[in-house]
Amino acid sequence: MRKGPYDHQAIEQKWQERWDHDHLYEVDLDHPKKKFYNLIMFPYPSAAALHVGHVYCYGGADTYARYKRMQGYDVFEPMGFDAFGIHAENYAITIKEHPQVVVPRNVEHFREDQMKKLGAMFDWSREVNTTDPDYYKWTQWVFLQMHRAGLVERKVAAVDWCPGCKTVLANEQVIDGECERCHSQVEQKELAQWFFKITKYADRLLAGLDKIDWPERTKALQKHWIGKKVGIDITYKIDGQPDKSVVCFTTRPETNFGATFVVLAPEHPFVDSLTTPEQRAAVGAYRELVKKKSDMDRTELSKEKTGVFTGSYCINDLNSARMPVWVGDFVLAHFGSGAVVGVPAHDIRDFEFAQMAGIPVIRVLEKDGDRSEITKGEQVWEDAGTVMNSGFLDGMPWEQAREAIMDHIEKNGWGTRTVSFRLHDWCISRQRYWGPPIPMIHCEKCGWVPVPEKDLPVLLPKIVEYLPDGSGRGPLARVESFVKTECPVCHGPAERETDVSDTFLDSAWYQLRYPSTEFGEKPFDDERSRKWLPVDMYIGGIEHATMHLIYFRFVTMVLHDLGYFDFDEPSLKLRHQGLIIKDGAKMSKSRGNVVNPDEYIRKFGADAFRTYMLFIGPYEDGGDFNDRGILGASRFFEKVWDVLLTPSLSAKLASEGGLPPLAGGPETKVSLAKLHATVKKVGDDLENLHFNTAIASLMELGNWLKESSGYLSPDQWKEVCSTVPRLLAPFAPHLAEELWEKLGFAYSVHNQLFPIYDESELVESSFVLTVQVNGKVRDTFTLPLDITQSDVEKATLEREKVQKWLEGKTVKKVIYVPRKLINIVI
RNA sequence: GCCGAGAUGGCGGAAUUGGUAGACGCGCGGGUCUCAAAAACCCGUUGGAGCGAUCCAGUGAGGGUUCGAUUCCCUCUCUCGGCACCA
Repeated sequence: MRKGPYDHQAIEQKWQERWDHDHLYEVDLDHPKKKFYNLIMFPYPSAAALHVGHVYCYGGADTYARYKRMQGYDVFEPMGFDAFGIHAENYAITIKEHPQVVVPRNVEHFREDQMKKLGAMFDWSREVNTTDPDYYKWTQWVFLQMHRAGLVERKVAAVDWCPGCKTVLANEQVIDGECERCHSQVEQKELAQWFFKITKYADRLLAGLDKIDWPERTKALQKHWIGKKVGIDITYKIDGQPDKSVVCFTTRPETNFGATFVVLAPEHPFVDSLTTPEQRAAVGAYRELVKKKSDMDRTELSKEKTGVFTGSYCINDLNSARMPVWVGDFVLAHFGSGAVVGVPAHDIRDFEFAQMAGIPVIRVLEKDGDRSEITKGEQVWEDAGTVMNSGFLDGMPWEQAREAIMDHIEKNGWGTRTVSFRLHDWCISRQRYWGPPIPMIHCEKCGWVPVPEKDLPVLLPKIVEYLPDGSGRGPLARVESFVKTECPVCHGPAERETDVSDTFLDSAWYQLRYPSTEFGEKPFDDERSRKWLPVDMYIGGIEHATMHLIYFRFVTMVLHDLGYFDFDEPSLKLRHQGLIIKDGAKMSKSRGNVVNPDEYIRKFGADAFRTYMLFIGPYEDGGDFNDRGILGASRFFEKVWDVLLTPSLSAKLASEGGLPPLAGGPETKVSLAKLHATVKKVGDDLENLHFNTAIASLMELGNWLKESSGYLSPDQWKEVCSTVPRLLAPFAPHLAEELWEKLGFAYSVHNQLFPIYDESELVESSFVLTVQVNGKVRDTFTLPLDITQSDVEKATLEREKVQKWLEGKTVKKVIYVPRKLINIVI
């Protein structure tokens, strides 16, 4: 057998073609014995090429999937393209081409020139592309299901408007007051939009977190994002106008005897009716000012409290206190009831507002016996205490008082216990071109009517002028042939909705489509979904924690509730790859430090590149990309190649008698404990995505093999030759396949089971004892395994190095950890 | 401000239930080969002292528990991520 040089280019091309030809990675979806659905977040073609972050994500996910396959699972690892959306469209605009041209070209490049070169187990026969009418037909169908479930609402609301992208954004797409895509300052705009009532699922989204194996920090992000607050809505009647009242949501009703004012959000619907004629001008001016504020640079906005008195007062039924009603922009219209009752003694914001407005401060909680007047912001503490100055609540600990007063308020009909969420409804309208048209039709007579399912898809027309014009309506509004249609109900003339849906809707259900791509007449086949869903492992970036990963769960829950399947969480297990940075900074086009993997893959091979990336650090932490390190992986593979394929050793494999031990070699047989320990370590690490330590132990095995291979018996050598390629297979699929073939085993290594280790082989015949004196290491020496404790102590005390330390001292105590350590305390 | 994660050689990072800190790799130093260089291979590589055996110090800082602490507890500093006037 000729070894030949390790020519990664030839090897990788050879096996990629072979695997493709043999459909090696296409599983039988109808007859899985042990299914494993390994889902990887699909890319969006918003740049000319994939970068190393993608390779990192896919490399790790694929290595894990390959391990699962070698455990006997039928692993389904599909891939696709999230090709609709603002990100892809903005890219097309930047390079001054049409998305209809750019997107297919990028997808082709991603798939053919980049992803297929990675040597991943992607099943390309089930590729999904969200811009394909056969796909977005069903995205529109999902919209109709939402409508059917009563979760679609059209409302005119102040929404986040990006002047750069000339469209509305979801709350999740606004980062620090900027558009997450183009970083323009987001403005407030009053527009009629389509919303999904995700807030109705807030409790479900929270509760579901307890039953899925997702990272705790991801769950914490979602919990915080959903922001459940339990409290009470208290109604305060307006003084002198018994028919009018204001509802304030509070989580701290036990402090309500200390309430001295009420503040409405500037957008609160009652502002006009509560403003007295004398205050009208001031309130009007203030509201104008607030409107402009959102257009101003956010960083210049001071957190100083501002506000204007409406002239009205309301009554606190608890103590008949007369409280001025103000308008202030620190109160948010979309949280709670859009109005706040101010207790300045026990809330820092209320305190600041009271100081600004000259409103009195009444202390109602004592802390550690302190009942003094509150005169400074630092004294406003919001944690536990005992109630004072509050009538029947006096002397109660705050927890008890909270329940008592809520009972009291409810009994008297002054309020109702309630729950508020930070989560907003999901605004899915986009005034853009590159997305699935929202399947709604407006008829003068019938109002808004959904497009009948049989008429799907509502095709996105191919138009040349696709740029948004900022009119508040999308580019489709300019296409008369698209807009003009017939009402599905009365068949009179009607107009189509011209907005397209948010990209996050495209990706909120894609996991359902992959196993059913060949079914043109339905979004997913019941039998296939039953066999393959939910997803067993989902891998992707944590940046989607409060966006895609919430919508993904929400849409699954709704379809479940409509009876389409019996699971209500899309993915049982989720893990995130860490962020790959370059020179300590996040990779970005603007920094110019984006690393394209193609060059490295050509030079070092996909095997070495994948392995290097996974070796950088813990997979879930990511790390700094440093191209010098690739050499390490490359040298490792060269070494393995040489050791396993050295002709003399191969000859040894063939000759039954084997070669005599090399000169100077030990008489006794070399133990394969290292091999078995590596099998155990690599398997355990792969299961936990600890790729870096798995690779380190493989490298150790390589070093050991290089030193010891000359001492192995033919049987041991056979075991090594059949084990090592299988250990390498998840990390370096091409190299492993080539070694497997060259060593004379039958195709394919990727149909083999992962090696099994023998517990008894792990045990060496001797162990190294660490000797400590007063906890400091002073000596180490080797002892036989079956030695008794008293013999260990005796042997230890005889050691010269130990005696030196014990000289003239009394041994107080001896601690022995079997087969590990002995500590002599003097 | 609140929530979450973290801090270990020149660098990336290892270290089962507390039990030899620095595995593995990069880089660096020395050597072999070469007319020479690169590559490859071999040896060394936490800091300090010593020719050396060896000794001392050492896992962000300070304290504590323990025979023994990177690991557990308390206090503090800094870094990163998320949220941010959310009542």
